[in-house]
Amino acid sequence: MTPLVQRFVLHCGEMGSRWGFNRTVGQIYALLFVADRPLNAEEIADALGFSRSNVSMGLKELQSWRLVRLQHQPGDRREYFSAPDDVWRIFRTLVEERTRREVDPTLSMLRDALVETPQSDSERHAQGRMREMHDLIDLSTRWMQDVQKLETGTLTQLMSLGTQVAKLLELKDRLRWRPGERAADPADVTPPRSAPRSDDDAPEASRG
Amino acid sequence: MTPLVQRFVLHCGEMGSRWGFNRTVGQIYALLFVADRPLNAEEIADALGFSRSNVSMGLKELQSWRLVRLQHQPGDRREYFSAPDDVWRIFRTLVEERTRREVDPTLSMLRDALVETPQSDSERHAQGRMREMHDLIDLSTRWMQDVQKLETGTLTQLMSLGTQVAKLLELKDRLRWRPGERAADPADVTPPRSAPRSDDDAPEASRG
DNA sequence: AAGATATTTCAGAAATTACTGAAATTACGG
DNA sequence: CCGTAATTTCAGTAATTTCTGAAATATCTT
Repeated sequence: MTPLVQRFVLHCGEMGSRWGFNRTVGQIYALLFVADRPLNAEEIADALGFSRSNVSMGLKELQSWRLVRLQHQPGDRREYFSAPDDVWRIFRTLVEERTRREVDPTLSMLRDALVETPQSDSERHAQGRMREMHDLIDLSTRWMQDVQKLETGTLTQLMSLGTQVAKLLELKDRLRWRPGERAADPADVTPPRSAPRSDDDAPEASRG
Repeated sequence: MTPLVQRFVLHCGEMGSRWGFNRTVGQIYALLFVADRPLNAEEIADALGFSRSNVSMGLKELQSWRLVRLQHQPGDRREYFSAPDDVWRIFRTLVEERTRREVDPTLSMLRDALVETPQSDSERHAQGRMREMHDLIDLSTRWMQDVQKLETGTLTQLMSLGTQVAKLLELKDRLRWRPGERAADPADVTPPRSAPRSDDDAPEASRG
């Protein structure tokens, strides 16, 4: 392993714990990610200095996250592992799995709490707070899942747009392309117009 | 602490570790979040059954995350802590701090790696992979920060829209509202139109 | 400034998590 | 079906993280 790859691998090991797995798993994935060919368990153990059994457990963990592909080489019965070529594929899988493992159980707990009858003023307040949290998580998770469904090209295009989407939103409100279909959000209403305008649509980013 | 609040607190304790802090910190924050008034350290220690010193360290951690507000009650020298009223404020702070603590160091490491001269074919390949990862993280983080700058009303409106933003994106391409200002993304171009249409813009969600 | 109360620090204990090597299991080739 | 190679399991150990109580420090009151 060259120093360049080594630094990458070590960093991913540290960061791994932030993403729900341990150092070993982080390092294994970093190695697979930069490798230019599939690797077998022994190669991984040698490169990282972990025991063979530790690598076995790490690979199992990565498989449960659907982050590695398992394949065989002709005339070799060992198992070879690789990370997907498409980084966006990896990103999507990570988001999906984290949602499944962390967000869904939380939403479920909150929903359970919200159907209970509060026994006091303070409990009523607590439940109100839980509802706020539930609504925030629910909305942002749905949105994330929705956005993830877009084609990678569309997604990067959307992201490059940044804050300018807000301008698109205003434009949409002014257009009111399907009158009566969607009630305007009381939080941010602009007076209805009958036709699109083009004189003051410049995004603030290109002004200031 | 009522059973309702207790279950919430315990769950947040478990999940806390996924968000970069430990069980104690998770539980403390859960308690502050649902409390209908600011609490002092002793009240927290009593409610959760932690030692006073453990609570002290937990509160310090939460302060370093800018997640709690410290205030005083008139005629009482103890320190009282509370979570912000606005859940979106909390969410934004969490994202900001996580970006600062996890994403920024990773981007920095990747940038360092990308300026090195590769010493072999495999190293060249590894560097290419790191560039892909860098670009993905860089783009999505910038976008996240951009979106976070929006007013809460605009943000929830945008999120409620879900996949329909893609439709807005197509609309924008057709409008080409500021010709020449931003080159179209080659990944997803639609032929330019001179005027917006309203007959087939219905979102798929309201059809099926 | 002394006394009282509140908060922080920190060394070590307790608990948790990660890792290893040996043994068991599985999969393959003849 | 036997022998061999690959993989997995798991009990025990190592390492890390969390938590506590005692001591130190800071802050307020009189």
